[in-house]
Amino acid sequence: MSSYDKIWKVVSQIPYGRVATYGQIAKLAGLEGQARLAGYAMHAVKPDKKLPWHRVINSQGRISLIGPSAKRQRSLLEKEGIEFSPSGRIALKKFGWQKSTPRSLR
DNA sequence: CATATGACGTGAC
DNA sequence: AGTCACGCCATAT
Repeated sequence: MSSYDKIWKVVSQIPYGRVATYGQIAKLAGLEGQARLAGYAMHAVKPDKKLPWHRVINSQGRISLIGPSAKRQRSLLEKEGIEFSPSGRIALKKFGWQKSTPRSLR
């Protein structure tokens, strides 16, 4: 099992309407401190894999892609009810994936 | 086997 | 808020 598999496994667990950061993914996959790998793994995702790759963003609450792909990801997220600030950022406090369900959202 | 690369994170300035 | 440097290391070539 490659590191990518571990990462993908975690990504597949991100619930609808929530987002997770690369660092968070890496940590949950047992690869703490290797956020880059999480990102690289996303880049290597096969289109036919059923994976919510769009729910993974960087620690600043922004999409790490640029160009048309970024637009695609953004629309996918908005379709799930995730909001973007005028500066194109997502409020992780609100939409971040927390294992311990935050009372404020529940 | 040696290097380069990268959908990142964090801290310093 | 933006830039720079550095750490991290599995894959790719």
